[in-house]
Order: sequence, then C-alpha cells, then structure tokens
Amino acid sequence: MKKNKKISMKDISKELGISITTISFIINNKAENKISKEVIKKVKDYIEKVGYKPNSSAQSLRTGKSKTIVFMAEDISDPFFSAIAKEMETIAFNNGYKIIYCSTENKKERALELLNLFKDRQVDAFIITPPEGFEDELKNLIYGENQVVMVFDRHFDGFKHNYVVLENYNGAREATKSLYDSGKRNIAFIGIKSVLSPLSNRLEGYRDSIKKYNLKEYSLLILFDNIKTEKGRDDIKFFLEKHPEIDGILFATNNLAISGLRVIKNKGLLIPEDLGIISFDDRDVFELFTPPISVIAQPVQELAEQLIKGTLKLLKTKPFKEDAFYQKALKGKLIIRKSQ
Amino acid sequence: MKKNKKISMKDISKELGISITTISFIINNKAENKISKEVIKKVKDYIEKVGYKPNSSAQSLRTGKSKTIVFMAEDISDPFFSAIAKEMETIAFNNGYKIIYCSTENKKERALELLNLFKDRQVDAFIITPPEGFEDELKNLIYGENQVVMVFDRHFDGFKHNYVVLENYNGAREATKSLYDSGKRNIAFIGIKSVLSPLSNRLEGYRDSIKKYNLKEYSLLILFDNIKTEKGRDDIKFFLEKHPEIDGILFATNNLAISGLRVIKNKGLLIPEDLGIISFDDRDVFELFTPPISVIAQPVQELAEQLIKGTLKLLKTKPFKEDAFYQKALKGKLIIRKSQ
DNA sequence: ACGATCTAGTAAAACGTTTTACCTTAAAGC
DNA sequence: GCTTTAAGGTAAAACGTTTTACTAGATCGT
Repeated sequence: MKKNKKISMKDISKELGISITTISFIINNKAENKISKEVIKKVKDYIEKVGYKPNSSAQSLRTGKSKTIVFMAEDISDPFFSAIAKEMETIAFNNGYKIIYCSTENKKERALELLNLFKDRQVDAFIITPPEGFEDELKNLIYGENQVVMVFDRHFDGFKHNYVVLENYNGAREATKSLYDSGKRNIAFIGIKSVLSPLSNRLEGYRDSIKKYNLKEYSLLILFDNIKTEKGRDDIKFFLEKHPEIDGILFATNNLAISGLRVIKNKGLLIPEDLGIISFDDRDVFELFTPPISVIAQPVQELAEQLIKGTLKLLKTKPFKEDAFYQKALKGKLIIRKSQ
Repeated sequence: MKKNKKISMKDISKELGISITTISFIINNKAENKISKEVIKKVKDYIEKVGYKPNSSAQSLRTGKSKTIVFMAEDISDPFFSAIAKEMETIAFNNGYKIIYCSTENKKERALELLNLFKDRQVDAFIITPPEGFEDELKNLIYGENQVVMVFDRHFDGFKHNYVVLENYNGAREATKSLYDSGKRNIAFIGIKSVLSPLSNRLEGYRDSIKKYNLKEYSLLILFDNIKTEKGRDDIKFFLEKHPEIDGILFATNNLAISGLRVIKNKGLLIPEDLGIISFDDRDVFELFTPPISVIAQPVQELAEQLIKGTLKLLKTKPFKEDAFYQKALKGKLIIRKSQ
C-alpha cells in the first residue's frame, strides 16, 4: 500500500522504450504531426494507467513559470475579499493555476514585505489591492520588473495599469439620490480618510449629488485604523451630536456602517424615521438588521470572474502589448430595504 | 531600471571566486565549523548587497519540499474559516511557508478532486476539514501516502490522526445550561444532519444536558445543503409551528442561526420573551442583532495558532513517531447577551 | 537516380539548487 | 620525520522537466 517512489518520465521512458523527449511532447500536446498516433496512444494510456503527474517543481524550474498567482487582498478575512477569493479559486484551479492569498492590512510596509517575499518565489502574476502610497512600488513592479499585475478595487491615475473596480462614483450618486428620494434633506457621508480611488470617488459622487440638489454637505472621514475601534465609533457619535439635523447617512464601506449602526443603536435613534441609512457593500448583517439596511452591493461573482479571467488572459499574451490593458469598472447594484 | 536576469548562485560564485557549494552551505546555515568567518561574512554581505534570493523551484526540485501547505477548508468565504486562514497565514509566512486555500463545500467529490490536484504538486502538508465520508481517503493519505495531515474542526474515531478541534460536547452542555438558567424549559436544538464530530458532539451535549434537567428533547436536523436556502428556513418554520411550546433554541452553527433568526423575525416572535436564543460561533451580526444574540464563540486566534504551529512541528519531526500525534481540543467561550 | 523534403523520433543541454564524496594544506601526535 | 587529524573548501552528480538541434529512413519531384 505504501507507494514510496513517485513515477517520473524516466520510468515511463524505460518501461515503454520511448524517449523522454517524445513523452514530454505528448504530455504538452506538442506531438501533433511529430509523433505517430500509435505511440501517442500508448503513452497516454500508460500515463492514465499509472496515474503519472509531472513534477511541478521541475516544470517550474525549467520553464520559469510556477502556475501560481498571488492575491494580495486588503484583508482576506473581510467577507468581501474572501468571497472574491473563493470565486477566483475555482476558475484558477480549472486553468491549472493555484492562488496564494495574503493580507496587506492596507499597510504600505506590510505590502512591501509581502511583495518582496513573493518576487523571489517564481510567481506568475499578482492580483493586488494596493494600500495608499504604493504607486511607486506598483509602477516598478509593472514597468521595472515586467510582472503581470492586476489591480483590484482601486486604481491610479498617474500611470496605465490593468484593473477591475466598481463604478464607485456612480454608485455613490445613486445612493445619495435614493436617500434624497426618500425625503432626506440633510444627508451625511461617512467615509475613510484616504486618497484611494474607491474612497475618494465615493465621496466625490456624494458631493456632486448633494450639489445637484442644493443640499449642505456633511462629511466625516475617519482613519482606516479606527474603523472598527472605540475611537472610530466616538468619531461617529460626536459627528452626529454636532449635527443633529442630519437625517440620512451614506456609509462608504460595510465596516464603517457596522460601526455606525452600533452607535446609532446605542443612541436610540430610529431608522428610518430619524436617520435614513444606506451603505456600500452588502453583508448578511444588513439584511438581518432591524430594520434591514439598504446597500449598493458589489457584484462579487462578476468582479471575481473579471479579475481572474483578465489575469489569465494577460498571462497568455505576455509579453504584453502597450495597448492591451485590461480595465473594467463594474456597476454596483442598489438594493433598497427598510432603512430609508 | 529593467532587471532582466535573476541572479543565481553561479553568478555569486563567479563574482566572488568562491564555489557554489560553499555558498549553499552558508545560505543554509551549514557553514558552522566548515567555512571560515571571513568567507561567510563576505558571501553574506554580497548576498545582502545584491538582494539574492534562492530560486524556490530549484530548491523544491532538489529537496522534494515545496514549503507549501494546503488548507482545505469547508468554505473559505465563511467568516469562521477565513478568519482562521488569515491568522495562519502570518505565522506560516514567518516560517517560510506559503499556504494555498481551497473549499470543499463539504462535498466528498470536490474534496477528492482537490486532493488529487495537490497530491502531485509537491505539497508538504495538508490542513483539512474533511467532509462526511472522507475517512478512507484520509486514512490513505496519512497511512498510505505518508503525508503530513492536520485535521481541523472535526475528528474521527476509527484511526489515529492529528487534529485541532473545539470542545463541542462541553460547549453544547454549557449553552443548554445557560438557556435553562434563564428559565427556559422547552429547549430545542437546531442542527445539521451529519455524523461529523462537531455536529454530533454538539447534539450529544445538548441531549445529555436536557436529560440531566429532565426536559423533553426537541431537535431538528436539516441538510447541509439547505442551511442557507428557502427549504432550510421552511424546515425551521414548520418545526417551530409544530412545537409552539418551544421557548429556547440552541443553534449548532452560525449559518443555521442566521437562517433561524430570519424565520423568527418573519414570524414576529419576540426574543428573549417568546424564545431564548444561543448559537455556536460568534459573528458580528449576532452582536448587532436586536436583541444581541448569545453565543459559544470559538477561540479563532488560538485555533489558528495551534493548527499552524502543530503542522509546522509535525513537518520538522517527520518522519513521525507513532506516538507523536498532535491532538488538541480547545474550549469555546460562552458570551451571554440579551437573547435569553 | 539523386538530392530535397518530410516523418517520426531522439540525445543532450539547461534550469538552479543541495549534498556526497573528495581534495589540499597545515598542525598535531608520537 | 612520518602518520593522523582537522580545517577549509570544492567538483560533480542529482532532482525531473522542456527544448534545441539533430538523425535515420522514407518519399518525392524531376
């Protein structure tokens, strides 16, 4: 029962009296009009029979390709990113790729550390949600080191790169409009202090929308590190107390909304009577909340598909042509529930 | 700016006029009383200077080790598993290991497929939450193929293996007791139809507890595939309608509780007046629910630590001794909130 | 009939390590 | 003064592939 030794091409070669080269050609489908049908069948049958699988380390060493993609997420334990990860997983596996995940925690240093770890590890491509201030590293990775990199969830203006993102600006406009349509006239935006595109675009969308309706802007931007902490909740609390006239809130992320909802609940404010609420990103807590919270849901399935398929496509056409960037912005879906 | 060629040992060897062997020894810390301090320093400095990192494919090919661990979770997008994954990630990286994640969906066929995919890919260890009916495969993997495997979240009785699990039996007893202590006398158990240890042990804990208090058993076991579906919710609904005397429910998993809470909310039942609620596994939805739901929280951090540290330990001591199994059962933490 | 072309296949180098077995020189032991 | 031993180091094989360059024989066109 104990299989001690893995079978290799050499073994097959010896057993069948066929050269290793021939076997390699057959395995890699390069046998077309080189090798006779009979030999191909013989080898394929034998391979099937003994369950031979090529040694991937040897393949990697020889070809320089590892069939590995790194997904550097902001936080892989965040439901949004882990849902994306799971969808990608399957497609990647089906294409012979494996994915390695890691979390940057939105820290530049952490991201750099991880990047260095992987740069030397024969990785074929990076799918990455870069933290703030990572432009130079990213630029170098793409243009200096010539790596395949797909940027996710955010994008930069200074240089061309592949990306898959949400239509954040439009999403924020739609969300603001829906609060307005529910009769809210003092609509606040609670976001994160950051220049990253999803955050800044959402703020922009909110602002333009507010302006259009001639409303006053109320915006609170809290620090990324404080989102889930007491400090962040206090920020929100003080903000609401300072502007008691606020009657609607657009939260820029799900975690922000969760902190916000805790504050609102503690203060005994009524949703939607006192405050209309809408948040970016859907999570089951929003549906189960009393009352259920409206959201701009990200199309997780579609995002994941675009991400991984785009990356695989880039991998196939590498070295890439200047004009062949993969850039997608997908629409969010407004789901109106009872919170406005 | 464009670095075209990776630096290799051969390059260092040429540049420094030192043999590849010596360099290898130094890199692998086998230079102790073989190589002089000066040479060691010279090589280390040079490596530092040019930022050389060994080619991992070549290392894998030569050593047969890939420094890769597969974490085959039930569902990597489940908050519990993704939280575990994230914790493990860091520790693994710090020890020079990378982790590849995948999800079995609790399907035997899917797990088998994944296993076959990885068996031929030079993986050093498996951390796995086996689906039902996977005992034989697991046994073969451990004893037949001599792989390092750590079983997570569940364990089997028929054969010895490494595992890290929760103390499910005691957790269920504690949970039932806390419902009893809140004055509930018709306590139901809503679980999953499965022979996997966490599910069966939780049911057992509930049963023994009920017996101790001389209460009547009310248990509903629904199919894994139905948990998040309409069908599952209907099962719960009918169950509650059939036994209107039920005044407390212990949910065996978080997803079950979420489905249950949707039903309870729809039916307009009051928590905790009509129904006391407690669930296994904590999630932020439980804290934010109205009223907040009591839980038996799993010690995620500790579980992850045990898992990865245990696995690394096994990896170090392989080939393993018969008596050196790594087996841990950790206590859950009862968090009483307003739902009982 | 003879070189050209095609068919079916192979030998051997290369990828970048690790590791075994060996070598040289100098000091130590007696 | 001769043999051992230690210190410091190296050559070369091996891991299992992919790929380039080659070959032997058959077929073909003229």
